[in-house]
Amino acid sequence: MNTWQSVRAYVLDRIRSREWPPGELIPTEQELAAGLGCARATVNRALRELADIGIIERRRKVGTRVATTLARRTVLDMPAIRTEIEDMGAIYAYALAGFSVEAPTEAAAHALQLSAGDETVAIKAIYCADDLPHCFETVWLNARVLPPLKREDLERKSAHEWLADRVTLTHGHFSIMADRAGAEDARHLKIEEGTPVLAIERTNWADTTPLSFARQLYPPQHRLMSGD
Amino acid sequence: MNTWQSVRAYVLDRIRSREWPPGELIPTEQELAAGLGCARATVNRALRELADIGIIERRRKVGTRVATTLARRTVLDMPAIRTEIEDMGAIYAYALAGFSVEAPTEAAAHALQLSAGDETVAIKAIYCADDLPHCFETVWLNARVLPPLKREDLERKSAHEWLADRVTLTHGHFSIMADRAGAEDARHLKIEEGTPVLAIERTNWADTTPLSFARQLYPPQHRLMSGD
DNA sequence: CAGTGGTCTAGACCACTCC
DNA sequence: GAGTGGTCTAGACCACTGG
Repeated sequence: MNTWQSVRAYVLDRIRSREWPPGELIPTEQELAAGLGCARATVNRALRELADIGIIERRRKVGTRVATTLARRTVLDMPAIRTEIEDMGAIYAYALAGFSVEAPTEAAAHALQLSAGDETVAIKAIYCADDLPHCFETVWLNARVLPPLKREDLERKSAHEWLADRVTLTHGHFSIMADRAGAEDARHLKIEEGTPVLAIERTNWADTTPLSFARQLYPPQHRLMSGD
Repeated sequence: MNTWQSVRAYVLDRIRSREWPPGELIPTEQELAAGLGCARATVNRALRELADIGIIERRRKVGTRVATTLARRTVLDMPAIRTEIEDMGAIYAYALAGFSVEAPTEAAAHALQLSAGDETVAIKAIYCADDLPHCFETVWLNARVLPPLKREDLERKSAHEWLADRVTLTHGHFSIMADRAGAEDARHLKIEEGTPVLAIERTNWADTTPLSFARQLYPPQHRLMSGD
């Protein structure tokens, strides 16, 4: 069989065995297709997949080279928190912990492209998995461009779910860092103040407008995993 | 023009405008191809890209549905540290901080599939960007399956570079977490003990054998970024 | 200018899965 | 069984880029 997967396996094999060492040009698509007895499109599909994850580098006119660096691109799954908890087989629980109209923090203002005088809705919430704190989140919504919402709207479902019911987000941006739990963070996560926490900040966009900025804090044992 | 990118843009547009709301079936590939006047393969390519990042969900016989969750898959770039520093426009510096043959830690033994009695080579190194500590790393090498190495081999280049010169790694696995800097970590990163640090653990494999396990610690201001 | 990858086409067959 | 996506083919033209 000459599936694109088998072509990919063939190429990976040559690379692993160092028959095609790092930095070296590998045969052209035409040569591979002829050698393997399949269509060039099939070879192209296989090589494109490998180029996507950084195993090889392709340039027109030059050819395809085995990547020299250890750099790799991996796919990182960023599930909705509800999904994340339910996929663990745990019971999902959500509780609203704060709701106020206020000036954004500096980071939130920057992410939402607002000036200091603008107003945002700041929403705090705690997510639990089997009654254990899983994530403490603060969401700032861009009040200018979103329909009005009341505290009651968020008693049962999260700000993200409320948002997803009303608009379709087109893209986002993440930033992952380590931080020290503040007093409020520690109280909600039931950990000691000053404990290291994993912080994920996400900005959600619809077209050219940033709609929400979320800062999610995870307790120390939390791990973000990915493989390739 | 009917490029696959234009088909993707067309579909994204319908989703953003909620003409095709979340959870809804969108037209079949055949219908889209006929409607847009292009080949089904072109539509397939466009829809596959969208499915890859979680915008739509596809199932045979059923059709293609607009994803309902906020879940997204994003591509995370995990560059080699040298590349990461040089891409910032900073001067890369590497210094070996420790070299010993010893029993692996529990995490390292697990990642390398070794038992407690096995030996590993443990290598500690500090990477600097413009003379500022950028990353403190400990690498455990699976001594059983790797060519012997001496301390001198690592005076000028990192364990990863040494490894890449000898074998071709096929895949890896990451785990990202927040941790508290220990005394040794703090000394090398020039921060206070107990400061939160971002920890990235990576296992590197060649085929079915884990070859190395690395634990990289980054100072608090470090951010891992990704967008979609 | 020529060589390489990037893409499109029209048609075909297969794989999965709901009915 | 029938409808949908998944893939392969053979051929074609285009886009980029090195010489």
